[in-house]
Amino acid sequence: MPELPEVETVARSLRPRVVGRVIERVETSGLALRKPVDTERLHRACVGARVEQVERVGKYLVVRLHRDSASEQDALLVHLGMSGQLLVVPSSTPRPPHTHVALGLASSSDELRYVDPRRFGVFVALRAGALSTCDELRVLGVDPLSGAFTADRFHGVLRASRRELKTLLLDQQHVAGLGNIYVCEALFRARLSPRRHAVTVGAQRAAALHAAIREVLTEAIARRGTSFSDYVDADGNAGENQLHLAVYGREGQPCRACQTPVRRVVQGARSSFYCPRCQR
DNA sequence: GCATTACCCTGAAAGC
DNA sequence: TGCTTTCAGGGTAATG
Repeated sequence: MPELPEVETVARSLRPRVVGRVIERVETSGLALRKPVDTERLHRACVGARVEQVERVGKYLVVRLHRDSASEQDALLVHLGMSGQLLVVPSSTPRPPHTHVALGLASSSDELRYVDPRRFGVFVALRAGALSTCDELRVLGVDPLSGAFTADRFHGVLRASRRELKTLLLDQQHVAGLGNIYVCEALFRARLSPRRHAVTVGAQRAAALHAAIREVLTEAIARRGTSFSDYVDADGNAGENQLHLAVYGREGQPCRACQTPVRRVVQGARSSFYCPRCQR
């Protein structure tokens, strides 16, 4: 389940493989993802365009395209959903099932593939100038690894909400990029219960949570993400952060700090894992 | 504003 | 063993 560290790892592994390359061919499965894949629009945006940059915005990837003859440039907006993969592989490699988009890269035999069994992802082309106002990106909150994500600002977000910490932090409109795994891990590190109401968190604990969020994300990126089932980077390599999780997916197992069994509760139809003794 | 629920989808795991 | 059911989850929309 790709969250910020996984998407960042995909972006980093993608750059050396695709930046500067020209797209010469587009093929699609015809199946809809979270949004319909507009084959004709993709074709117009991609064929003949050069990949200029790969960026991450929250859990989204933005692939900026460049065409010398164009007055307005295009971009690809990609969300990996639950099970999406972006892979650069030789075109001769058999395409796995659920390959929804394949972009053939010129001057090599490689292609960039978007594979997504559960089809919760997004793969659309749009004008680069429309990125900041498109439905997906305009609602996103601050990136937790950016300089704009300060402890003060974060405390302000918490103070302004009566929601439970877990559901608030999963809401991309406040902090963009956190998902189930890293919210659970950050809350454990800050010793805060996922059920704690945000407004009740004082400045000191807010600062601790702010630091914990940045730490768990930074460490996970260094470990190239958390691979439970589907996630791999653009080279097909799994991450290893799953070996270092403190609470996520560890229901019933002893807390690494106090040995109390890790508890699972459901909040907003998502599992929360926490230590009932360490986290208050 | 917020919580809850349903939906999209498939594969893995559990249950029988 | 093999079939059926349940569950997982990111984002969105509808409802209360």
